[in-house]
Amino acid sequence: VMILRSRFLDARRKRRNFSKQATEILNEYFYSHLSNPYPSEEAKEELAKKCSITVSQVSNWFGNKRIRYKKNIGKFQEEANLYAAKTAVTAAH
Amino acid sequence: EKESKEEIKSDTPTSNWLTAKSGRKKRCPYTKHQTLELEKEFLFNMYLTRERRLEISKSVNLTDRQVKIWFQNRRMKLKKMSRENRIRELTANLTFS
DNA sequence: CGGCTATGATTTACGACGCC
DNA sequence: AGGCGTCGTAAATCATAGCC
Repeated sequence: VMILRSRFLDARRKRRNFSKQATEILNEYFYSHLSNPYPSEEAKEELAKKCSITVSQVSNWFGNKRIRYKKNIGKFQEEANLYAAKTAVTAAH
Repeated sequence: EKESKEEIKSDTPTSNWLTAKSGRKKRCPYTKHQTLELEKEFLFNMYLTRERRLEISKSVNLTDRQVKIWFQNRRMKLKKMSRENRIRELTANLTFS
């Protein structure tokens, strides 16, 4: 137990990339709100829960995403189309 | 039918939120010495009087506006740290007992 | 195994708004 | 009015995870 505990606590200090599905959820929100990608506090909490990350991490992710997206829209075009298509399918009932 | 509240207009691909804030001073990382002095003062007191702020700003060669803002940011950082520490304690106990 | 770059986090600097 | 408070953010920068 102590070993598990220390492993869990150590994991806090080493940055890990977010899981594939967490990134998926964040990107879905970002590209489906592209005209105003600023989630409310409540939306952030919901995203955090779905992604199993903290609200601060959700804020960091959106901050980084907004800046990096607008710095080079072209680079994200493919990704944008992909998520646009995905949410279109989802929206179809 | 469906809901058409949050529309993704094809007219403005991406408009206003990328409006760059112009005229802003470029971020300039502080030296180790500056940061150290500011941290020492913060340890002594989280809020500065105007006089103290003037002294500090002179000693670390920053404007008093920069010192004011540094303390504001530092307080926000502390707040964020305590918020996250509390959550960690609770989470750790529940998970492993 | 490096080197690089993508990615998450942290650091300056403000604008918007609040309260004396 | 005026100054300093918080809150949320932009943008630059830092640190390093992870991929070739």
